[in-house]
Amino acid sequence: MILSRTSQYAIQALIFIATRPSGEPVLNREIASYLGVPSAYLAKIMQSLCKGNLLYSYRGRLGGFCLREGAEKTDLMQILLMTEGTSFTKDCVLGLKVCSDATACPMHKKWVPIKHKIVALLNEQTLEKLARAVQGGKYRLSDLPGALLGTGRT
Amino acid sequence: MILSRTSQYAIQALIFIATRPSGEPVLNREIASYLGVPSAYLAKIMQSLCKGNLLYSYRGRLGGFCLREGAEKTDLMQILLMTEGTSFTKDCVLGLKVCSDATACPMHKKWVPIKHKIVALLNEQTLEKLARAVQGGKYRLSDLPGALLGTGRT
DNA sequence: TTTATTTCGGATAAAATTATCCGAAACAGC
DNA sequence: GCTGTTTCGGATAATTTTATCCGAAATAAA
Repeated sequence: MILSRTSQYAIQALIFIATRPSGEPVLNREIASYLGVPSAYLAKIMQSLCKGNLLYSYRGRLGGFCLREGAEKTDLMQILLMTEGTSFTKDCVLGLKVCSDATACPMHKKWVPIKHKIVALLNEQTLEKLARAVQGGKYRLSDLPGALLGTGRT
Repeated sequence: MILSRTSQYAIQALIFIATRPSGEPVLNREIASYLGVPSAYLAKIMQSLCKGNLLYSYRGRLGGFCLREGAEKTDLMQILLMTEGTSFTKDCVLGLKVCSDATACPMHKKWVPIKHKIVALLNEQTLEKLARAVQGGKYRLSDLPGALLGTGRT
């Protein structure tokens, strides 16, 4: 519902990186194994996040990915803009090619306020905020406790 | 965003049928051309709506599709249950396999109320209601005025 | 310089979604 | 019974999304 797998992976990965000490590159492999997502696919997504100027990437030993300076302030809406484009907010719920206040589908009027609520929420959720929620221990990024493998802990 | 094409087509078609005199079968071909959607694909969707007991179908001359008795009271949530299954309401926004009040992703708490609003909206929008909104002339189902071709009007 | 590691970039493959095709069955009217 | 029309059901194809593979470039350390 709502978000493509690509978007979900991107958001998860970014939050994960934001929970780590800033400046220390995180390996794609580590992110993928922690989140339980396919690493080769995630690698592609990471590349596009680099091109979107959210991440720095470093090759070779001690390589990996870091948040760019200020990227902790990035909100989910900005991320989705990279992964889903603008259709996310623009498209009609019922799929009409044209649907605006002037020429509206029968759901339009009721849908718009909800859409605005969604966008507002996405706008206020920054990586920083989400990362802290995870660090606080009340919320989690990975499903199974088994996902802690790869972090060096048992 | 949100709805698959299949769901969108299903909803559009059902609303369209609901705007027509009940009891008079509507041709798949007519629905498809009015809505501007691929008719062979729509035909498949219509079949599944028949199996979901929302429609009657009649073959041969004077054939077509009719709403089943009482089907005007069907709401969008019920339709989505057929076209998308239960994942629509159950799945985690961020894609975690497990995400509940007990073990939640960092978006969970903020997302739940919005999800409830969406579900509530879908629950209260019946085919009857939506069809009347279209009949009232304030809202529309097809994009282009050109879609009026096939209705016998110019 | 060599080695091990990691991202990069392009090609390819698998899976899911969307879309098309066609023969058969059902049915109304003649 | 015959004809034309329409849905049914199964197979197939095209497209999009998701996922994998691999050689090359970059880089740190030995």
